[in-house]
Amino acid sequence: MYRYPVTSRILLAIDCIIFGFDGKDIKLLLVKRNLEPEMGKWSLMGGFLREDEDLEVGAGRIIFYLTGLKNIYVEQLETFGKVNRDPAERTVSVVFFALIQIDEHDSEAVRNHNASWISLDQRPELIFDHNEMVGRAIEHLRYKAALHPIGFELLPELFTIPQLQKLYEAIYNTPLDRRNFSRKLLSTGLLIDTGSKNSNSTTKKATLYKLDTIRYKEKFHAFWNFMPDSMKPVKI
Amino acid sequence: MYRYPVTSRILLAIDCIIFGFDGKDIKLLLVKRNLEPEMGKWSLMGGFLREDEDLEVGAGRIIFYLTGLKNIYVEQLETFGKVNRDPAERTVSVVFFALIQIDEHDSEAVRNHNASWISLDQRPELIFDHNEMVGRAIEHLRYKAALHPIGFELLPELFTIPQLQKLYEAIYNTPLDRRNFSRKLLSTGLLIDTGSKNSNSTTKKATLYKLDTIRYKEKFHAFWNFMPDSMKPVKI
DNA sequence: GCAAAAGTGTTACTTGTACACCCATGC
DNA sequence: GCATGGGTGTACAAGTAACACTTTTGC
Repeated sequence: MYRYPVTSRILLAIDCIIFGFDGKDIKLLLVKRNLEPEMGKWSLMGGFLREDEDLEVGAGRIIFYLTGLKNIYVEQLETFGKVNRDPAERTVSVVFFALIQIDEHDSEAVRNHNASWISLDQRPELIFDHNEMVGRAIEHLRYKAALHPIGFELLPELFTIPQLQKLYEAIYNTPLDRRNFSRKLLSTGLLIDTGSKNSNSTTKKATLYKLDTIRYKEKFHAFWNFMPDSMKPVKI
Repeated sequence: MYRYPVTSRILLAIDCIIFGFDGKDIKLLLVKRNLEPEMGKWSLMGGFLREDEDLEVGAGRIIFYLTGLKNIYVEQLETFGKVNRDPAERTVSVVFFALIQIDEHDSEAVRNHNASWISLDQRPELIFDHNEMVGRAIEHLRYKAALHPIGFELLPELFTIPQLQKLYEAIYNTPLDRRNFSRKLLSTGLLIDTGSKNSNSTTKKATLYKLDTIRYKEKFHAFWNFMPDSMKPVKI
């Protein structure tokens, strides 16, 4: 078979930014790196692309390996390829962005990989250009969550409106008006009232909703505007 | 120096989607491929990433080579990496998205590369997954132009409001109301009235504006909403 | 003077924002 | 019975959408 007459072939990495939400803070799944260079330092979970796998398959493999989860929300974020981004050798990294329901992950797998869930505002310095990757991912989360109903991916199947509000408040780091939030949300027609109530509350129990998955697909691209003006992304 | 113990290193390509606007239609700069496989077929302009260059530098090099232009609007779009996307050998392609002022390109360079400006609705079948890349780029153009003032990148330095309107009508393939368009546009405060008039018109001459580049940078992320509801992106 | 395109203003409607009171629950 | 959080309605402001007439120009 024909092969291109080009000498330089490059190592292709995949790094995954995995967001979760614990009901209070947005968290990031970070690992202590187990290979040289920079062994022992904090980094994103990553790996090398295999010869026989598509990019998304590689990302799925890495996420499954770390969390035990399949069929979660994953999208490609951006590819980082500065010449010296990795001191060992030229490596180009395709970064993926994943949202998971934090209580469904396999905590043993996470522990075995030296990984931890860390709040965004407490995240340590990361290796290479991983800090930049995380910055872009947070920006993307804010941007996307303002326009599309992706917040649900971070919550359990049954959730309450106050839970969802806390999620958006965490994403934009700003308080939102309860009444307006609730009204706007219900007006999307994406929520189904399950009739039951949240039992683990010490005060008035909130109504549990689930996502109307059919309408969800139809309305995925209907633009929202939950993003407060002051929080609109600032950098390209 | 340490080198990762991984055997497979992969060929990294860069493909560029270059949009222009001729006052009537959105056009794409396409080339007749001059290497095997698929020599002679239409494709995006591309090349291979060099060992000593960053991704954006590579994209800039390729665009400059084809158009003679530097300092244009370029952003990374997405990376395509299906295992068999290139029949010659495994190649992962980072796709860039560029907007240029069509009358400023070096038409001799374009001719020398067997390239042509082709209207979106007349574009031929492209090789590999390039059709998919173009689809994503059109979607991205619509998405982005609805939220950020990127349309200016496709127009000459001095432009009229009717010109800009025709551009948006071409992007969304839908008519817009002149009065509302003009009012909304002027209310952004991004336009400076140059005082002069468009001379090459056979009827009433329109006012020439230029972009307020300082406010442009400040307001780049102020969200617009020029996108008509019916035109909101439909696929992920 | 007429055809073709540019410029401009008002009104109705829709959507967003601000804000306060009552209800359910556990202690 | 009280503190905590959940649920709801209304009035005002802002933004969007619809629509018609006048002006400039080249022929």
